[in-house]
Amino acid sequence: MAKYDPPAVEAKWRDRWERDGTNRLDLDRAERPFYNLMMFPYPSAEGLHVGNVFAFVGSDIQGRYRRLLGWDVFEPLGFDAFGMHSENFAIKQGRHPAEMVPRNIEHFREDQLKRIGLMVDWSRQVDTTVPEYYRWTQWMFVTLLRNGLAYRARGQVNWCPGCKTVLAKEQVIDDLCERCSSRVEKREMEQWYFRTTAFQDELLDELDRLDWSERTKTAQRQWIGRSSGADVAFRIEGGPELRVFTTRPDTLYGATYMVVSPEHPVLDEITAPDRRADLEEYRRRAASISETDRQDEKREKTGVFTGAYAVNPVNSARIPVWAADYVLMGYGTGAIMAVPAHDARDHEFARKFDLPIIQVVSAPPGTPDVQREAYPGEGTLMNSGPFDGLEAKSQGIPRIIESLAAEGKAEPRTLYRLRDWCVSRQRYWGPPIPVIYCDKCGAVPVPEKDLPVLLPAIEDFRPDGSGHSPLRRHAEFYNTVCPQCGGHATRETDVSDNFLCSAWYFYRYPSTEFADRPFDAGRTRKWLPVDLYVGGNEHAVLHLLYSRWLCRALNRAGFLDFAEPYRRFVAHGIIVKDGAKMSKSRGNIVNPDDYVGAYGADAFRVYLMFMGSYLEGGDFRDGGVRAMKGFLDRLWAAAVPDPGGPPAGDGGNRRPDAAGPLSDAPPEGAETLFWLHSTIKAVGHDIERFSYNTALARIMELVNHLTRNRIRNREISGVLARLIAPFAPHLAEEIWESLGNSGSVFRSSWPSHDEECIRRPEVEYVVQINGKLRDRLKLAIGLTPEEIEPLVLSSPVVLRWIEGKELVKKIYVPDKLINLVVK
RNA sequence: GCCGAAGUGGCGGAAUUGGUAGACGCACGGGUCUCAAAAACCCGCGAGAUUUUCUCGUAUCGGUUCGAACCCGAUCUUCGGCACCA
Repeated sequence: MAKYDPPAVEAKWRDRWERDGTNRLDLDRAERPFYNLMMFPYPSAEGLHVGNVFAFVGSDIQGRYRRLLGWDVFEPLGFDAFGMHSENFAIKQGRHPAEMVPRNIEHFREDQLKRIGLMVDWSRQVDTTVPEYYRWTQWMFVTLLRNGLAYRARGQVNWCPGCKTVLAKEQVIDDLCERCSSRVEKREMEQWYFRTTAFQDELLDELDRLDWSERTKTAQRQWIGRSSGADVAFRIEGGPELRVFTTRPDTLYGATYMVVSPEHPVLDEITAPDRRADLEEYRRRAASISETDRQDEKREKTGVFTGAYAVNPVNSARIPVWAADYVLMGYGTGAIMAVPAHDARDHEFARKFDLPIIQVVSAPPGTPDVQREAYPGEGTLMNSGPFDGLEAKSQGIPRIIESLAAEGKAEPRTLYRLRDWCVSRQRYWGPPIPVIYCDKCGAVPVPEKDLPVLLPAIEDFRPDGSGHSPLRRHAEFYNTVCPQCGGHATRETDVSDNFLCSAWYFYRYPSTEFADRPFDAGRTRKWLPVDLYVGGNEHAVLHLLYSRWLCRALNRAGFLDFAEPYRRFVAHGIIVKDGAKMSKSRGNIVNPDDYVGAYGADAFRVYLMFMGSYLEGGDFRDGGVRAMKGFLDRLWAAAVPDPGGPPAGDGGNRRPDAAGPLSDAPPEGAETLFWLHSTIKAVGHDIERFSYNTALARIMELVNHLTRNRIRNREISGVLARLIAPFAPHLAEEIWESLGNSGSVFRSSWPSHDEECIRRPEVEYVVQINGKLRDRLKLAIGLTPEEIEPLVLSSPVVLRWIEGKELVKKIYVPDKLINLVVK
């Protein structure tokens, strides 16, 4: 055996795993299935990002650990290769995505992913761009359409001028395109939508029961954005009824004016002739203000009086109707009742235009007067006629709705922020939407037997901003015949959003060999839902929401017998470099290949997991990887039978007794047994709670103990190999083999620990006087307070502190601490 | 503005339930070895002081407790989500 040589060891085991099919799994024979899923990457031309490696390794550790615990772990990986990320890059490089993507995938898999030692079963790779896959993506579309969950509609859409396509609301971040950061424009267009709102309540309510990272659930809750309240009808004098949505029907008596959005059509009807000119001027100005500026809440409130008056249904008060752009046409009814006493926005508006402010909810003493500041909090109703004295929110809301509902003037209503998913993309690099338009038959889904609708190989694939996909320019694709009547028809030329490809990919992995169905029923029953899903939180309202929705849709349509795709989701953190976000412009991108090449994949893996919290993210520092190589060197030296000579260039200065033979006797010595068994226990526990940095710290402590005491023992080496195996799989295999074991260490089992060895006969008690540490005493465990007291009181240090003072209280924490309170 | 998470040495970060603050590692300092350097190994490493020991110390201020990084209240800062959403 030679010294630890990562390139040789890692190459050896890469080949061995491949040759022996170590990572392959017979899905049908597996007895304890565990589906360990990681979010699949898009194969960028830049290569694997260190953030990908961080994410994958953390997931792989779970898979490998579970395998050592005896589970049949299925750990697949694939490539999310359709979509604008790939296409935009191809455009920039002046290349064709169809030519680029397969090469990128090859490079990702062969040169990068296989190098980092993931326990991936590559025989089940999924590539979303091959017809064998997107055939079923199109099948999803058709199935949704047949089940009334997809529809085509004209409406306001988000248009990215950079990517020259529409986007879903989820893909617009602060008015910018999430892909290219162009400012997104509003356009009126006809597009395909998926009815995500059909399951909004279930998607929201089920979150409470999901074993997911809390921050992910919070993000999804806020995105769905349910708010309950009521619609209330106000009669306009000499005009129609105007309905408003409010979450605070309890404050109806405080409604002193109404506001309608400038776009609201009712304005044409109700505006007084002498106010018309002002209104039109205001509407023109409002229309010219960009969406962003309009939603900037720091902007001063503006508005015009319409000359109309409405009647407050609770007290028949006559209140003016204003038009103002702080009310949005797209939410609720586009009109509100304004309660300046209890809503900050209404308050600001009322102050500016000198409208009355009437308090209807009592505020606690010390709250500023409502004439000065709105009070949105709890309280009892006042100035509210028969409802005075009711607790506003809990009693006032239901009672006031009830009383108005009797006259048909109010009804409970719940609003959502969630919008249906706009899935059309006027782009090339995606699965064509499988629909045919016929003058006679309308929009006809492509029959299943005709799927896939192949994405034609065209050279001019660049988007042109015409509002149509580049496919539209190709008559041989565009023109077709109607599958129903056989008459002339045209194809839908838009492709579907890449998030549809990724909304179902995890059903495909266990069923890759079935060409005639998207997923096999038996396989799916056995392997799904996914047991553990690890990924980035940036997909909280994108992929994770879409895939939950699609799961529900497939469940509703009878294709799945479960409605939630992931049993458990864990969001990993983001890694930064030297405290700053990694970016090309900063020039601080970490290229994994450099570190894997210099120190080995195992050292790189171990460093990524050690540098910080996996769940919170960490800070990448250059020196760290080298330090972890040093740790692996020490572990190697402590564990293998013949750790080999000193490193090259060493002048023979190695301590001669550092590497004696391994002892074959059982491990001995209370101290060593304690370290051994407490480490086994702690490492397992830490892996389970994703606390990889502390798990590694524990292994380091054990190695330090062994090295310091020159302990070299075969059984302990076997434990070390298995403890480090999830983190540094190649090294673990090599150690395991060196100990004379045949076969992979991952065919062995996680070491068990003996509680007896962890319980020490003596324990160091902390002696505190008035809560301050004054002394430590080594005492036998399990002593009673009565037995301890004389021992403590005989300590000279303790005596000095309590001398001449009165002992008023004694606190005992068994086997841990004594606190004497003196006066 | 609302919701969520966080703030600990020179640095990355530990601290299961309120019970020894700073595990583990980096950097740094000293030493062994060497002609020398690197590597390896050993020792030290929160601050201060009147240095066998004591005082202070987990963003700031206050509280609860025998005892607080941890619980409570207020404030500041950072990050993430939502945001004129009625």
